[in-house]
Amino acid sequence: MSKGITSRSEDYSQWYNDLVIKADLAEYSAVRGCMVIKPYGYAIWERMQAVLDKRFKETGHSNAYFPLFIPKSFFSKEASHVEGFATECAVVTHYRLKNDGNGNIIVDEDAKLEEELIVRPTSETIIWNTYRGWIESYRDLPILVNQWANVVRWEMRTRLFLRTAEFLWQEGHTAHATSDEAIAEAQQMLEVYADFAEGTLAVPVVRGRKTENERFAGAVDTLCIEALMQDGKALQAGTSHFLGQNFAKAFDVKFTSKEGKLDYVWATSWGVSTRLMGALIMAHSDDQGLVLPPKLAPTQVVIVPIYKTDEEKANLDAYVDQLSAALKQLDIRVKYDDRDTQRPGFKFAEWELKGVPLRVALGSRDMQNGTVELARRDTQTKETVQQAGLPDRIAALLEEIQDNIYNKALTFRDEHITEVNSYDEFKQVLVEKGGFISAHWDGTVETEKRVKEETKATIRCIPLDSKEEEGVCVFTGKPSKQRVLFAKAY
RNA sequence: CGGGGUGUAGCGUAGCCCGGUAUCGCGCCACAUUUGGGAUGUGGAGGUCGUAGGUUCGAAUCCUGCCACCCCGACCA
Repeated sequence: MSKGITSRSEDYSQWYNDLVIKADLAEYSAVRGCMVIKPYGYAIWERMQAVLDKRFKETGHSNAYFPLFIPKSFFSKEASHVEGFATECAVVTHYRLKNDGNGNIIVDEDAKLEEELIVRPTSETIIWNTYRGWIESYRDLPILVNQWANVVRWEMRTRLFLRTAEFLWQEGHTAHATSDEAIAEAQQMLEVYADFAEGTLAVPVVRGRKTENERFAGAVDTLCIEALMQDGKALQAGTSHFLGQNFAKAFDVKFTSKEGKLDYVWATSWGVSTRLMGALIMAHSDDQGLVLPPKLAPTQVVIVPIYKTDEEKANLDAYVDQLSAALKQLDIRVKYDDRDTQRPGFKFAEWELKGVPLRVALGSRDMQNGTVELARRDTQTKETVQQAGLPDRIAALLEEIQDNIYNKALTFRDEHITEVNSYDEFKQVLVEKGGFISAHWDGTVETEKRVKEETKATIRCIPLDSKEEEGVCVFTGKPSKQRVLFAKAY
């Protein structure tokens, strides 16, 4: 491993790539556009899964699993859905290979599938086809199911974690007896996501609603959380859709109500993906590497021993055993890095690169003085403290670090929401400052598309807390009742 | 699919114009000295120069085809 990573200010993309690879999170694989998530990166993803999964269970959901392959005909049943995904699907056409006689393995043309199978880009269709058989009465509702899975979207251009041909995610798919209940579910899950992003990932998000143009293919309403990255670009971090009766109608899923009336069921779907890894990285990291918020970090505290002789090491071991046990009592995830193949300085740099929130270093000098050295990843500061009362001190410090990381990101985000009132101002802010631009918009798809063509900025969302305000569209001058957030986005 | 570029050790590269079997750094292995911020020294291992063909006594180098990857567009919930 070579020293250091590219500076953020020099070349943001290069910095991001360097960081992902050198922090041992992921790398590109032999398959175009596909990513290998390495053990350290996967450990972080597992932490995300654990926290989210707990919340899903707490809100009444269960996990299930549906097939990877979806018959092609399922897709065409919901018109806007097929249109939204058709251009990026992997298709299975054959089920067998053969030897061509010259030692080459080729596709056996005799083994052509009668109906092609689509590798799922999302599972609404196969799930709603399944739900038809599960639902007859209002007594069968609601169905509150989530699945952890991989999906494939054949993107032209990929970036580690942010846009890969295959990615990991969770997708919730719920069925309800009433429209109101489904809408409440979509809102509830958006709040679960927002709370997770802010409380666990320490990434502040804007809760909002997508415009018609940016809406999920097949949805009536798409809610989203939008985060801001350190280069001033926005990142959609999660979506929650109210699907109305669109999929129920497409897959003929009806139920008999309490009143004995036959009606189509109401649906939602919601998902977050390994893209959150990208959000996490780009929201907090610096030129020394990853910065992980303590609530998420697989390892919250790393202990590095400094010693010359075996006796010294044994002495340190005895103390670290005690300290580790005390920290584990407080549910702190601690790692003792006593590898004898690397020197302390190397370990310091390595754990900083990997974003461990807090480092404890101790050697014989400390043992004599009854102290340890504490080094914070977020502020890059060090202090020597007494061993007495250390576990509680560390617990408090981890909370302080969590808050500090969040507040830093929040300050940055808030400083990068700029209100503009003219198109010239809009373009100037976009180029010179970046971030979210809060501006009036006339509400038409056409205006939105023209702004995108001219500036590459899109409407990220109509914030849910946006207040009514009379104004005029910065592009057309037509009347507008509220501001929306524009930004360049990943 | 358009426009540009690059393929040489695990990674990053020099050599290519002007043909003679490959340079340097990081990493890796061994030993020694080291260990409170990415150690140092000495020795060592590792290469069908993307691939197929052509020219030549001789090709990483010149010519042709192919392949792969990267960047800029188009595309992207």
